[in-house]
Amino acid sequence: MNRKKRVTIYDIAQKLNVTPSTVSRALSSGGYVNSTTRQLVRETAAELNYKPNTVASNLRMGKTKTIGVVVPRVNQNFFANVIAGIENIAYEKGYSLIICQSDEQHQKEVKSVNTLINQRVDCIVISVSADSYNYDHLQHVLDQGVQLIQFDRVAEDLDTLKVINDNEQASFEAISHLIEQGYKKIALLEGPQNLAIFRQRKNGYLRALKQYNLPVKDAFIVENAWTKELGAAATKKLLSLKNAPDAIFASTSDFSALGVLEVASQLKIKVPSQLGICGYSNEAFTEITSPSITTIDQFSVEMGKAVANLFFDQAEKHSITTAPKTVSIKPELIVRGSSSRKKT
Amino acid sequence: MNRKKRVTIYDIAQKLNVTPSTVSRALSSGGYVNSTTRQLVRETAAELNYKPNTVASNLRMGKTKTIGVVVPRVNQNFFANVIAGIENIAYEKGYSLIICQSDEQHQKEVKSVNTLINQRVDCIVISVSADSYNYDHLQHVLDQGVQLIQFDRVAEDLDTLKVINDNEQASFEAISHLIEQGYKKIALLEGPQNLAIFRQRKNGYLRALKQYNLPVKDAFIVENAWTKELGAAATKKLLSLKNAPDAIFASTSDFSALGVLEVASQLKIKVPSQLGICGYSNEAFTEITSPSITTIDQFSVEMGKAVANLFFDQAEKHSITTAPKTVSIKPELIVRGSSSRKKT
DNA sequence: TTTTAATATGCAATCGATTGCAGAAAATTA
DNA sequence: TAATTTTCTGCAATCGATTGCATATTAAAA
Repeated sequence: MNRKKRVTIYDIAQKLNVTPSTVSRALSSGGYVNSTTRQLVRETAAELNYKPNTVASNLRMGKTKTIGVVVPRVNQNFFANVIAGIENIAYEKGYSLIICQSDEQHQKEVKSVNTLINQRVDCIVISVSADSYNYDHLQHVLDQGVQLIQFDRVAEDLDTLKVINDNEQASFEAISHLIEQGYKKIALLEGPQNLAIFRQRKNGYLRALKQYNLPVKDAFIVENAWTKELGAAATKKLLSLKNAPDAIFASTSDFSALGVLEVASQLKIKVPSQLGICGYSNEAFTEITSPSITTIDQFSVEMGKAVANLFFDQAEKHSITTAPKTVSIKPELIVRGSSSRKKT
Repeated sequence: MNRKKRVTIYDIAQKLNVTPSTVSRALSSGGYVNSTTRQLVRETAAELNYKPNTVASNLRMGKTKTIGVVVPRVNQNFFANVIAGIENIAYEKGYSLIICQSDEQHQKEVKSVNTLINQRVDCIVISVSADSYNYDHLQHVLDQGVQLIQFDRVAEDLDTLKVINDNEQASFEAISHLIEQGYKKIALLEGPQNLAIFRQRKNGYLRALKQYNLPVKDAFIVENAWTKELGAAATKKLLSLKNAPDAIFASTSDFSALGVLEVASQLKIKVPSQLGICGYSNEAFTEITSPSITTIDQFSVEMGKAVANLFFDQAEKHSITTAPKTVSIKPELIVRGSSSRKKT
């Protein structure tokens, strides 16, 4: 049942006693075709249930109207939202999306990128995996003349289009907020420092402390507390210090912040009065914990749209001097219960 | 900078003074090629940075090693998980994924499906949108001889491969659980009845009531309470009845259940003692509300894997009599605080 | 050594749509 | 009516990889 051969423009041409060229022209918009012929071709195409073979067209045209997207995980809220944003714009423009997951593995990322190059996608959009140790594969993309757009987790040295959050500033504002709420001993749960975003968040933290003349304590900076479990473990350690922190900024994720909150509630430490908490990402659940968690919204869907728009702008401009451009989206601090000690 | 032409097997052939045929055979695994030649070709390919043009290959081979996926929303947890599951298996098999969103719009779904057909994907995986009013577009897929697999939200009448949850049974077990916890007046928040999954969930509800000899009250069945807001509104109405329910099964989603919980806490109605609540989907947040919400896990990632495996099984079998097969995954009731009145 | 089989490579067609060029037909202008 | 322009259609090449058939070379068997 599966092996019937599909209808082609040759079939239509034969039936109408014209050439495939004419059929092609009749079906596409441009070119000279007699309106009667065009009408006839269209009707016959519909009648025969003709489906244009995009593969053939792609080969001939040298483009695929396809964007390849590589993310660490498609089922991570942030990335799912970005993809949704890209899809929205791409759909309007008649573009398709090929999605790859790196699963945070450099190896898989490299393979995925190569597959996308081979598929001749018009653009590759990527947020690099956590264990990236080099960016040769991205350089390959550029060498092949394929448009490359990085977002969120970007390789900074690479001259490509980028869409990023201003992590440094967001982080700075979060810490400033905590300080203004009267917290003085603020700990940082930081992510893998090979990723720029986490370095930036750390920098924002440091800048805020400096600005407010607070000391930086090494013991208050915990590496790689990414998950709820790691966040919880880090919190236990931090709170057992003789001079324990009075606030924790989980710069890695809201999950980590949740771990902090759970440990606090286990230890009967009151949030926000005894301990302030701030997460990162504005996951849905941050709104419904008790207390609700202060966090930072990254406008993920908008980021996706920005990525897509960036691509289409470039594509439509045909600009020869395509200056590597960076679009920065300003995240927003969402103040909630977990850090609100002072009445407003 | 963008317009350099890519390296082809002709370039390699020319450089080595052989024909493209030989190059092709050297690069692919099968066929007779002198091992020295093969070696030479491979080296030259690497040296020239040759990237095989999948588009050309696809055209020639009549297949694309691509699976098209259409879901209502990619950034909805359940669907994101299913996609992640599909991707895992597909990646291992060397297949790519084209992802489309219907945004719950029939029109967009139809267009997406057609695009996928035109792209000549080897298989289309779909979970239909909420406002689907006919399935002609899916029939088209079958007519074109493209493998079609439906999951979760399926058009039952269509003879295709399907991967579904046993919604009826899950729903039945949820209600049975509530009854066993001593709840006697159980309300149902139901989803759009044009989708089979919601009809099944309702059926499970009805069967359980019948089995336990409880009356079915029309006033206890609320249509289309899908979101948190709608769930909250429905709850207000239900709880204001003179003979109000003592439990609410939000068969639509955990978000709806969350709405129920919030209204209950506003009205100072104690959960679970005065009101039992059960949601659907096992969203991450259900674990961290207080009380935590009893819900039903759908094993979404596994569903995705099941979908992919189903496809590859069929593809590898080359079976002529491909009997339409349905894989049913048994969801699991996760009992939590919101419905636990009795000590265990 | 001759015959047969296995291995290597080339030739040319194929997948299906697109398009530059050319000639024919129709419409417009002189 | 002749000259020019515009519209329509066909021819054939092209995009890049694959493969059946044919031929040449080498290895193995008789």
